[in-house]
Amino acid sequence: MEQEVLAYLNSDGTIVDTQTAAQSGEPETIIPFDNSEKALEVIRHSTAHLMAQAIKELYPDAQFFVGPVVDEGFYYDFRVSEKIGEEDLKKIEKKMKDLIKKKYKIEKYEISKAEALEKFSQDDLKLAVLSRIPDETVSIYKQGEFEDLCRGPHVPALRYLHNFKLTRVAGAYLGGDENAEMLTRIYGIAFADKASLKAHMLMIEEAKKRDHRKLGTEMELFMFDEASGAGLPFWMPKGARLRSKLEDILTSSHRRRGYEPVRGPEILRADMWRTSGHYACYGENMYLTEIDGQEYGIKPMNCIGHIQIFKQTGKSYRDLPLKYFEYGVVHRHEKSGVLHGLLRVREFTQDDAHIFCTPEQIKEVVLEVVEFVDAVMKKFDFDYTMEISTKPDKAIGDDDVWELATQGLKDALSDNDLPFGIDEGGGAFYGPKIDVKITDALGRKWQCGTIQVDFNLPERFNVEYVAEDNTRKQPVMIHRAILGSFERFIAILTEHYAGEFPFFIAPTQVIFVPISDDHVAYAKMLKNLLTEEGIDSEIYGKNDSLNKRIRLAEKQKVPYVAILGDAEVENKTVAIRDRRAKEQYNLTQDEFMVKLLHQLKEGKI
RNA sequence: GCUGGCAUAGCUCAGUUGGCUAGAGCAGCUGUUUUGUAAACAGCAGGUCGGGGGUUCGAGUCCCUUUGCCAGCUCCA
Repeated sequence: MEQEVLAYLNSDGTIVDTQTAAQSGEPETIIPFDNSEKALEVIRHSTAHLMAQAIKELYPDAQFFVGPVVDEGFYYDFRVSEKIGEEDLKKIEKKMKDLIKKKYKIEKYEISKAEALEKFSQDDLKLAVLSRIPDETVSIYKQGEFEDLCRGPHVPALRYLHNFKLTRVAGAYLGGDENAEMLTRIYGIAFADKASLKAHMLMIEEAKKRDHRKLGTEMELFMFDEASGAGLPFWMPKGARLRSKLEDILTSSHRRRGYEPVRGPEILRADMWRTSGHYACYGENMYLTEIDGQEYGIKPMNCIGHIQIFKQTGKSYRDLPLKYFEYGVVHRHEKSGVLHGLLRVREFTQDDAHIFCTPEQIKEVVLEVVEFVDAVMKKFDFDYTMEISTKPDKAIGDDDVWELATQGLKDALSDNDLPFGIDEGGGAFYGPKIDVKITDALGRKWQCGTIQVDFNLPERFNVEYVAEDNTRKQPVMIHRAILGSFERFIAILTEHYAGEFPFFIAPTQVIFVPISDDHVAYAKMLKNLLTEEGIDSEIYGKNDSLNKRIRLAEKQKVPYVAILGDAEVENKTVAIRDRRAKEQYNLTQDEFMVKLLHQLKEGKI
């Protein structure tokens, strides 16, 4: 069967649509009508136009801004006088289907920029688009009565656009500027065939099932309380069990790597935040209060506390690198609209550390932290990428110091063949950083760990150590977090494992189901044994049928359900339902304990 | 913060165009049953319909306001 030509591909990788090819000649490579990356790009772009056409028919006063293809489909930004809600999407979809039935071809013609300015003189949004185009000639695409300024590429005709779905409607600032007018944005997705669209929608449904907010409520891990305030998480017993296991594992791994635990106060005088630069550069995110007529700030970061502790006693070059760590509770005023389950909250705990070292030690220290990050990521089967962020607009310190610090980070990664991207202007106000971004099961990226090089705060706080030549020198500070925050990390863990946590952090690790009351005593004895070893278990001995209790136990997503009846009591064994292996088997009590203790040790990092 | 939407029992949801005492399943509690691998049976209890104000003879339902949540924008661990 001959493939349908959707568009063509130039040797330089650019897409040439059939309309353009008709004018300038056909490149050799064709893009067939399928779900390849290039084909989808064209299909989705044209679907965005089709949507615009439908919107224009339904809302004649609509004016359109831009309608690009993005990772998750496409969108179009536009202005209308009417309010558009989710239920209107159906109406627009229907109109789009109607338009396809009219069998419009998509035609292209070119006009000069001057003609375009004249043509769209009544449309300030299109004029805004035009102002961003440097070319002297612009192209117009036309389907039926609908015309749009566009550089393409597009499919040849509307009949290629059957398989789409409008997914959501939202506001979006014109040009992404927070201070600009807000337009209406509608997102959609499109594929070459129906099955792929269906599969995509199914994938979205699956993703919703592992949403940590849903699982967190179902599994009673954490909660939020409307009356208590937005963005302030409460850890329920099961969530707190999980979290404390994670904390314990991580505490050991820090101690093993030579970190010293410290702890600073939750609140410090505002003058400290003025000295550090937080007041000027981070003040919008800080909670301030007054005590006895003096201004105080609740800490949004832990660095100041650690600096004071460092300064309290004299330090020698022999002490460096010196690593202080703290599970630091921080408060940050996040805008109300960005709060999102445990992924964005206003109070959270960082697995924070500050490493004081000499400039010469930067590279080795950074590498050691990178190794630490890698060990933790591997333990939880996470894929991750690294990104170096450079000096932001709001920053303290001289450019050459920034350059030095940034180069230090780059060298550390480059010299060890560790790949990284660059985020220009994304650094912290006191120094550049390496961000560690976890790719979750759904391909989304989350910033978690971070490694920041800071020459500025040591200078501002006059931090010193005595060097080998008996002079006083200023150390460099490396700010770093591995998980980032327990809140965000646990949210990602929950979604990554769909609630089925590995044994060494599972909130409940074993559920015992005694078959009848006669077996409860044996269950209690085993539970005590496990408690002694720091393993959490529960006994499902309620007055329910055996089948029901097994069902309830299984729904808890625990690693092991152990059934105990006459045979088990008599032979000192347990009948296991193993969640990970998805099988059932019998073990002696001793084998059971050995197996669990072994799996507990798997948590060592 | 902005745009649009949502808010009914611990959880998931019903509740006609405003009209009797707001319903169901699961979870909870009580009892009967004592179970061998994913829902035994019966009963009980549970709600200021997010909060406040208003319109109306009458509001879960309409209006205003406020809090929280959801989707995105902008920002970030």
